[in-house]
This record gives sequence, C-alpha cells and structure tokens, in this order.
Amino acid sequence: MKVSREQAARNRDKVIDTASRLFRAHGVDGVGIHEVMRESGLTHGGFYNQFPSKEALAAEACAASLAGSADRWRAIAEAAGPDRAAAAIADDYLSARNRDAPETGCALIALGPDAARRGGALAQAFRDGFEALTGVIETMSADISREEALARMAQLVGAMVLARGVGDPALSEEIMAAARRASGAERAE
Amino acid sequence: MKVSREQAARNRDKVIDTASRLFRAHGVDGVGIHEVMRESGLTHGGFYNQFPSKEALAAEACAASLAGSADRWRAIAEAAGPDRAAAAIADDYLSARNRDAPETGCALIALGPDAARRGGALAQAFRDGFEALTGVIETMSADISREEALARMAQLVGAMVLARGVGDPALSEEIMAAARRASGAERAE
DNA sequence: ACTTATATATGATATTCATCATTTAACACC
DNA sequence: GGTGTTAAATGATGAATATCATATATAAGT
Repeated sequence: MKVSREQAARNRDKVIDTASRLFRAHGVDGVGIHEVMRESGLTHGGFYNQFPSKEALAAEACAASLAGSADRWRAIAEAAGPDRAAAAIADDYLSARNRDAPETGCALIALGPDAARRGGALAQAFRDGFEALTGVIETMSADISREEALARMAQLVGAMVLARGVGDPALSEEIMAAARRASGAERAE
Repeated sequence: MKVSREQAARNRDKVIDTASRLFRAHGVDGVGIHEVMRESGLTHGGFYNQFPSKEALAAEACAASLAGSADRWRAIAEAAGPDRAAAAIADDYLSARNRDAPETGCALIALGPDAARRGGALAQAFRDGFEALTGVIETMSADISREEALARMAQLVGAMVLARGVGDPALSEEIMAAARRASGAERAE
C-alpha cells in the first residue's frame, strides 16, 4: 500500500541505514536485498522502486556511513584543539569499540576490498568519504601536511584491518597500541 | 576415475593455488566451489573428498599465499641488507604491481575482512601469516623493534587497502608515495 | 592377474540470490 | 469527494550456491 511522502522518505533512509550496518558487518556479497528490506521492516519487492540496483544501495550506504564518521572526527578534533586533533582521532579510532563493532565502525575498514572489486559508484563513495576524513586531519591539525595526513590514514585503517583480521585479542591490542604510539596518541611509558 | 598418488597431490595443490588466486581477486563470498574446481581443470563433485568445507579451503589458500609472500620478503630483505631491509620491502610492497593484481598480491590486503568475519581456521591462517611477515621485518632489520614492525605492517597494509579502494590512479599513487616516504623507502626530494 | 582402495565424475538437493511484472491500496490534489 | 498517482506487497524468474550420495574407472597392493 501507499504511504505518505514523509513516511516514504523515512523508509528510504531506514533502508540505507540498515544496509550500511549490514554491509559493514557482512560485506556486500554477504547480505541480500531480502535481508536488508526485512531488517528495515519492509518486504523485498518494493526495493527496485527506490533504488536502481544493489550497487547503488551499497554506494549510498557507504557514503552515509563515511559522512557519519567525518562528523564524529570533526567533533573530536574540535574538542581536542589543533595541537592534539590528530592524536585524539587516532586514540578514538584505534579502539576495541571500533574493532569489535564492524556494524557501526568505520566503513573504510570494512568495505575497502568491496570498493576495490566492484568499482563504480561504490568506489566513488569510498573515495569521497576517504578524502573527507583525510581533510579533517589535515585542516583541523596544526602542522600536518596532506602527505602526512595520508600516511596517518593508511596507518589507522591498516591497523584496524589487521586488528580485526587476526582474531586474537592480545595480538590485536598489540597492533592497535603500536599504531597509537606511532600517532602520538599514547606516550612512551 | 582414479589417478596416481602424485597426480592427486598435484591436483590438490592446484586447487589450493587456484582458490588462493580467485579468493584474493573476488573474496571468499565472490567465488563458488564450482568455479574453483573448473578453473583447476576438475569437476566440482570431487571437492569434498579432498577438503572438508569451503572454509577449510579458504584457510589453506590463505596460508599458502602468505607463505609465498614471506618467501618474497625474505629474499628482498636478504638482498637489501639489515640497514635497508624494511625500506626495500616497503618499496616493493607499495607498488602498482601489488595494487593492480589482487590475484597475485598480498592476501593481507584482500582477505582482512573475510578473516575478520569468518574467523576460525581462516583467521588462524591470517594471523600466522601476519606474524611471519612481521617477523621478517623485525628480525632481518637492524634497529627495528617488534612494536615498530607492527606499526609498519599497519601502514603497508592500510596504504594498499586504500590505494585499491579509492579506484583512482592519481590519488592511489599519492597514498602509496606518502607511505613510502614514511617508511624511508623514498627520500625527501 | 586379481582384488581392494580411492580419486574423480555425475547428478541431485534444497537454498538463496538479484531482479522485475503485476497488483493493491492509500495518499495527494483538484 | 472523487480520481490519478505511487509506495509497498505479492509472487515469479532463472541462475548460482554449498553440500552430499552414488557411480566409475584406475592405481596400488598382493
């Protein structure tokens, strides 16, 4: 049945939000349209009235998720001030919270290979989100060049990919701690 | 029909090798048993006489692939000597070759999320391979602690995950160059 | 040479998948 | 208040999925 314009828009947002969580948790290949719609409280058939394809949904979900991360980063940087912004972001990022909840964690960690393999709109959303996050580090920190911001991004994302992948809490904590130290988030002794 | 013991062993190795290439290229969810067997020159049915499950195959494929990477790293480190070992590995790793050929590139880049999501034997193989690679940097370099080796691993893997994901050659090269500089593989100016 | 063990092939199972055509029913507008 | 629009539901499509039971033919062992 039909539904009000506002309700329809709310439903669309809900689908994107659900997809963003499920895709991060299980990968784009690991989740079907059916499951996304059911988890959103809808039936599967209406999907193609709202989205042209699963690819398009993945791209929107990735964009929405990374936009949320950028907001988070800006708030952290704001609170820490220019001298500690990058370290504060690293401290928040390199955490058990981000490691253990892929569903709500950073999409760069979860969707890198998906973006690489599928390309297209998903890779575009991945790139835009990445540039936005890099921009937060670069512009809200004192004395951090774009090159250094890029190197820091690599270390943050790599540490979390590995921390999740090894599946061992102790080793995983060791990896995150090493990256925290390298980012100045943790002091030597 | 049956086949000689040696041929059977060769077939098994071939299946692992094929799987390792296909899984790296398309993800574990992106490839079916049928395709792995066909690409190995066999039919799909015999698979479960040789492997207990797709998971087990993924674990063996991951282990084989990372063992190959460790051999490569050792040879590079040997040739470069203790003072330049880590930089030489970084220079080889942070390259268009490794970015553009996931099929033969490093499994840490391609299979991190798969290991994280599936856990079990695959995560075990991922962890063991990661420890071996970290060990090469740590033990074959002068003055590199385990902590620093871990931080370098994170930067190498993260840079390549991002370089592949953004899908843009220029940005991708910028990311790799930033990581090369941070690793001492590229001199300032 | 004869028997046994087994590597591979054939074929089937029950699911799940992305996508789409059609239907239904309620909203939005005149 | 009637009518056209459209969001969502139903149901179907054909292809692909992992897994397994059985059959076949050949190597290994005697």
